[in-house]
Amino acid sequence: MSKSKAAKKLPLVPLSEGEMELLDLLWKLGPSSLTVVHKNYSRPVGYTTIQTRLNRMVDKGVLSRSTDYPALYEAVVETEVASGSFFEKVAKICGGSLAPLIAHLTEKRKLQPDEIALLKELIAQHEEK
Amino acid sequence: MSKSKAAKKLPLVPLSEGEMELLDLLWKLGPSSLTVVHKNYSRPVGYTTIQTRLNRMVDKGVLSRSTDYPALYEAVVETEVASGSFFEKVAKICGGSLAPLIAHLTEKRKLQPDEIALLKELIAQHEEK
DNA sequence: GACAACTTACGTCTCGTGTCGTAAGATGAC
DNA sequence: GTCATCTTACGACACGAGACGTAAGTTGTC
Repeated sequence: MSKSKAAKKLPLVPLSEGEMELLDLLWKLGPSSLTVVHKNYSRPVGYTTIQTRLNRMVDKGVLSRSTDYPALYEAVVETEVASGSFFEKVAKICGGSLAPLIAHLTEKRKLQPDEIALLKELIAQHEEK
Repeated sequence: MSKSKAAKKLPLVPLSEGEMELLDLLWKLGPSSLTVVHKNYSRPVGYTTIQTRLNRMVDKGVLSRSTDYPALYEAVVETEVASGSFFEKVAKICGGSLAPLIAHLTEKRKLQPDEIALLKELIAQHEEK
């Protein structure tokens, strides 16, 4: 009942790491054909592998596919939404404290200027309250 | 050849989310029997389910099992090591920027005083360089 | 119109993980 | 010593996800 058209609702499908990776790539590339996604994928895998994965994501509703001939795939979920469902898990696992996570991440990579700015802002906000 | 005793080396096995959860529980509980872990698990699942998962983790080398009768399971990897392998994935997925992740996590939960202190320290360190 | 090249549709395999059931072994109380 | 009970060993099943192969369909170019 009421299956309607399953508009642009986000069923909050849990995405696997691999799917997040593909989604991330689509965000960077913008609407792209299978060939483009395949060529830009981080690791050499078969063309049809990417095809299968992309199509399954379309079925899940996180990607859309145009009707053009070389069909264009595009992310239909916002960055925050998708990453949110993923980050939820991270948060859950981190449980008590974010410190280890943040320390680890910042240790591996140098912080970008904008990241530092963001962190400062966050700190400022929390200190106000 | 040279399988020796497989000392306390960490093969850096990739842990699933569920395994991280169990590992986290073991860190909190300390060496515990299957029954204890089962009772403290976040969700009601079969006794043998926990048994299987715990044993598979022992096989992977992230947990050890004592020879006591009600065998005691214990985490043999350090917090940073295990969370590190997990956080690696997070970092990879976040790819370009940590900003979304940090913003999301801090939005959901209030930062703890020690976390703020850590962040300040990190910022200070990065600004020195 | 014919053909090579690119696209798409489907089906299949294999693994890791989560979930249990059942049977056999160890203990402790009576 | 016997039995109920707690533990452990092992096997089974279902699923999602990753990875491909192959066959059929679409296009553009001689």
